[in-house]
Amino acid sequence: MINEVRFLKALADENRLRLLMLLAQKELFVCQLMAVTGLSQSLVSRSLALLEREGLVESRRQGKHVFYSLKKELPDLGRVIMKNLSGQRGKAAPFASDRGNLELFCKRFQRGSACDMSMVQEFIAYKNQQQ
Amino acid sequence: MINEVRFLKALADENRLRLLMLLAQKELFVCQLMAVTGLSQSLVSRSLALLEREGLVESRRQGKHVFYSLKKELPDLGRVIMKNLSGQRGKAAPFASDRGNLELFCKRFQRGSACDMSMVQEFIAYKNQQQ
DNA sequence: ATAACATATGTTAATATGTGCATATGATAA
DNA sequence: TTATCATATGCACATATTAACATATGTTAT
Repeated sequence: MINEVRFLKALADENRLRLLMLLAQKELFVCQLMAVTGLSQSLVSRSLALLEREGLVESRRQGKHVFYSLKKELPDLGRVIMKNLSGQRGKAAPFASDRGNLELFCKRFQRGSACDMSMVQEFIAYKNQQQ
Repeated sequence: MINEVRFLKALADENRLRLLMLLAQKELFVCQLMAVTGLSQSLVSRSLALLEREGLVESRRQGKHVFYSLKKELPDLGRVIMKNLSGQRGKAAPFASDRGNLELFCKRFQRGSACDMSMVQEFIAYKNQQQ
């Protein structure tokens, strides 16, 4: 399969796009992505691994945690697509609410770099209870 | 599924990309696309139908034939992707040889708008024989 | 060393996608 | 009307993708 197709396939999934759009905001832990999106641990981990293989994100360990971020040197194709999605499109569902939840999460747990599973659980429960 | 994902999925396929890149050159009949790409009739037809549903191509009948072309008012996302692919990328496999075959086909059968299945068969046989 | 925690991955099941074959449809020609 | 041609589509099947559950791995704390 040609590279461009593999690359486009990586982007052609709602969950992976949500993760990418969040990472376009800032570097994030896996557990933060779980809390904000409500996706399962294995799904988030696998999705990030796939995006990393395709050169869309990069990762670095920090103790027990792993930080993921949008790759600095995105392939041209990725750059133009992300730019396009970040425009008007980024202000609508599901990206807008993800971004809102990210802000909320950061406010609620300000102790900087920490992130544990109890926080994830608590935040997801809190969100469910809201609506 | 959100629109952008459906749209990206439509593009995330080698055969559909090949058809799109050919249509970026000029308006073409289904049978011309068959001859140039070597893809089956049903595959070409189905692929074009899918691309049309996603707003990437448009069609018009002309007698027994159907002309397909890149949609004039491509969604922004489609425009930036096609532009990107048409650059350096368009000069490599499999797009380059498709374009070469398109030129060859047009030279070989200059009688303008005609295109019948015997021409398709003849051209495919001719290509196979070449290498 | 052991335990606890965050992340990754093997396995599996459900669903979606790609594609051929046969057939239907729509158009022209005889 | 009937035959013929170009294209579209129903059906079927192989393959690919998504995503959960259980388990492994790598890291820190005790």
